[in-house]
Amino acid sequence: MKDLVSRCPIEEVMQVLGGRWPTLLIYYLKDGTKRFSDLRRDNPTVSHRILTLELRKLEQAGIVERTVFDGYPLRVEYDLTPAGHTLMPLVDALGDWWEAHDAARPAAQTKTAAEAAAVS
Amino acid sequence: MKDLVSRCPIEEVMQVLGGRWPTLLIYYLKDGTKRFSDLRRDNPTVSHRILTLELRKLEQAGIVERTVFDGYPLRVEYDLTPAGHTLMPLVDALGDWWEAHDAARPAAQTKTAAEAAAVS
DNA sequence: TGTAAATTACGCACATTTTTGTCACCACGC
DNA sequence: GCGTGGTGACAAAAATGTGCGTAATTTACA
Repeated sequence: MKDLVSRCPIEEVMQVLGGRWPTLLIYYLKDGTKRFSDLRRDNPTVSHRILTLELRKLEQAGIVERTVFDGYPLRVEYDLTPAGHTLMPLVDALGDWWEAHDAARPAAQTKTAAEAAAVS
Repeated sequence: MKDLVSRCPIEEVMQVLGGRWPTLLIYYLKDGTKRFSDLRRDNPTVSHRILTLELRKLEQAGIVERTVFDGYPLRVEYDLTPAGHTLMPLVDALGDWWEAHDAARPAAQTKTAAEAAAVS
């Protein structure tokens, strides 16, 4: 997903939210301020490099806010921005949609011409 | 995004909708039935292999329906399933959110401790 | 009192894994 | 030979992970 192929805003959101981590990080941040190491502990399967990269991406997108405190043991806090908070219900809705249709998910088999004809 | 890391439904939707093509394909299919070659023409930047792969993924997810017509010039049609149609507004909402916040997107700079303090 | 070690939040170089693309090929009928 | 809707082998590109180094300060331990 190096660059965009359309000017569609949806493609742009997906560029930020697509992938495994962004939505998960947003989820953890929903509960309130988290430090870098908190997020690492919440999700040990993400490498620190990717975590920083993803957080920067979300920061650039205006979804999370990064605050640096100088001082002895370096300290950086992450929070959802107001925009990030308005995004939450939309993402939740997607999750709910999935759950609803996952429960009702049937064979999902390709129809043959015969079956298609039988319907009409 | 080989496998899941949580049981979160959001991660699962993202596994299907994440990436560049799924949402675009859904967009084209929104207008009605499309054949494989229609979709190729709509979007020449996707390779045919990826197109088939993505379509299969969407089919498996119950978002698109594939119908094969036997006969002389091979013919396969793709449509959104009812579930796929209910998904559209959710995806649109994300796009709208992006546009709204893209317009209002400010510096998005990391705050320093001093700035953070100045706020309170 | 001295010193080694840990913590925190990274950045960098490199290695590996995953995804995506290329190209050739298939059968079918015209 | 063309177009249709694929599949499979392989290659390129992109994403992700690994391990080391950094700074300042605190703690552990003899």
